[in-house]
Amino acid sequence: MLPHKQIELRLQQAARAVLPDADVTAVLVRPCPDPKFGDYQSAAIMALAKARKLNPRQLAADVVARLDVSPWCEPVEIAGAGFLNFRLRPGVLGETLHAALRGEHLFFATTTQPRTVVVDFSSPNVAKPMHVGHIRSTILGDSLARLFRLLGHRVVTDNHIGDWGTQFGMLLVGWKTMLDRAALDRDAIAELERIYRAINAQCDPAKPTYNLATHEAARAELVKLQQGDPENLALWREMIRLSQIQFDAIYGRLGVKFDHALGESFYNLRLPALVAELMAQGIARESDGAKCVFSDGALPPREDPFLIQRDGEWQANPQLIQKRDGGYNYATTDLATIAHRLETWQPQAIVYVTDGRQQLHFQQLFATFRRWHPELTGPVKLAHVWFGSILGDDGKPLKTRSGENVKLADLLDEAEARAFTVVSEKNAALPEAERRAIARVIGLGAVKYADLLPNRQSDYVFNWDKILALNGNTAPYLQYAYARIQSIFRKGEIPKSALGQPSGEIRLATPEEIALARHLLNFGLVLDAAAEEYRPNYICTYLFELASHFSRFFENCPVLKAEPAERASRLALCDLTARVLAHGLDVLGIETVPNM
RNA sequence: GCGCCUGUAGCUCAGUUGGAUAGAGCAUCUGCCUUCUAAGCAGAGGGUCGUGGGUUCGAUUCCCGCCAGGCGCACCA
Repeated sequence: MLPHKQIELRLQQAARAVLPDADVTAVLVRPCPDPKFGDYQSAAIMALAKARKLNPRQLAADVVARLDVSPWCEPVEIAGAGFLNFRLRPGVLGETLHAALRGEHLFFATTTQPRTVVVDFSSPNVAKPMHVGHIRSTILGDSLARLFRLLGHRVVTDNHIGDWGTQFGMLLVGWKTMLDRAALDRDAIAELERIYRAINAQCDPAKPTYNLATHEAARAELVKLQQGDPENLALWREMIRLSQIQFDAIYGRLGVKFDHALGESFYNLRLPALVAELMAQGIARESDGAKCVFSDGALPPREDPFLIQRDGEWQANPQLIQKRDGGYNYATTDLATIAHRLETWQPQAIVYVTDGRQQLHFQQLFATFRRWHPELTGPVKLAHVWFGSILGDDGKPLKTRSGENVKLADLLDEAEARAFTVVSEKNAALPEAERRAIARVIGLGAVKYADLLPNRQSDYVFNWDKILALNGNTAPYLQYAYARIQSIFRKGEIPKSALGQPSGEIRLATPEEIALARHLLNFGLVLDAAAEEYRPNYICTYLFELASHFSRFFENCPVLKAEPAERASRLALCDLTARVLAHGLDVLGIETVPNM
């Protein structure tokens, strides 16, 4: 067990000994913000004292009196208003690194309570190009899935593709009246997008291009499709097939894999019974011809997602599950989707990665489902992991259905092209094929990292230079640190087999070595925090700091020219840093290269 | 109108149970490649954490008011 976990465990035991009824799960040990205070600290005693109106320093003294962490730490210091400062004994750091080198851990522990987690992300629409609006869900969702897997959970990824709905009425009209076959053969998605836009413009009563006849035709084609008309079904399947080719290409480039891709249409057959059940149970009722879920009054109005305040009064804010015309909408499909996932995979959590504008929808969705199936949802955590809007340089949101969006494929092309320019400048001697291969990893890494680095709830300002930057706090900086380590191993002709079998103890002498080693130990803390809050940006920050520590070490501590014992220790530090960098980047879906 | 979110350095943003001197990247300026990859390192300047109160030993963090901006509020998803 890692030193900070040992300390935390002992501290919790000591706190419980002093305050038997205290909830000690919040008694945590953190790395010190400043090394001068020590290696780890806890501010938890002050919080406990606060809650009980005790003197924090006295409580700290009482806890410390019951605390024995002598195998790992120097005597514990009580500082300030009641901080506990822990300083690792000489040798503990080196011993911990040694254990990692032997393969006992990589500074993190897999969970003792594995859970099944369904991760729902990406969810592109059929017949539309994937664009920047899909990047966050795809990259964030993939990263979370990788993170849960690394920590030992069973993960089921499911791509809830938009393959059903009113847009197909318009697409069918477009296909039948204005399809350009040659254009379809050249670029199917572009042609589908063209006909969709053209027809859509005629179906929006707010637009001057509105055409009542086209609008009615679209409605009629949709009804035919929903009723199983063979021709429309065949065309619909063809559109899905053409779209899937595009999805596969993008996901292939991004290295994103799904265990399942059960689109909206997969749930069609369940919907009538679902609505009937909700009606029969009194959860839903008819309103203005539509069927809706209303508040059951179980929650206070402020917390009730089915109520809204208008003009000082609480009014109904229902969730629609069947339209007046008999059609279903995404609330209905999403309810069926939860039911299917619970039946099929028995997960302990379902995580939805979508933008923040859907918060109300998910609040209603989860609330409705819990009313529908209270027996199923007790142990299941339904989580909406939302992220901010994508903004243009003008600060306004990029609209999905108007104006030109940056296509994801073009973005990835541009990223690789820019990276190729830089790789060629830095390393002109390499054969072009190798430079291309490196540029692919660097370019895609830069895009993913730029997307994962900000707090997900911040709005995302789309800016080519920022997303494709290769300097500063970017993936290339981390990949560069990794490549420099591999370069040391190459220059020193250190075989891989020699790295895993350390001889002698690990000695840490210089400030740069110690800082690097200390930081390595925090990997698991960061992984746990990122998983707990669904925030891979914690991992980005950690890895950037790790690479920074390594860069300082690299500048100040020669490895290959060091004396034998020192050289062995430094090689070990290099090896462990490389392993943590590679693992951390892999969680972010970012590859490494041995040379760049 | 109601709800959610945002406001931190010139710009873009971090900031882990409230905690110790508020951080990073970019940009600007100054140094460092005959030594393991300079996509780097060292250093400098740059802040009323939107604003006014409150709680606290202690508030960027929690609570309330206000200002500014974004998003959402039943037959799109």
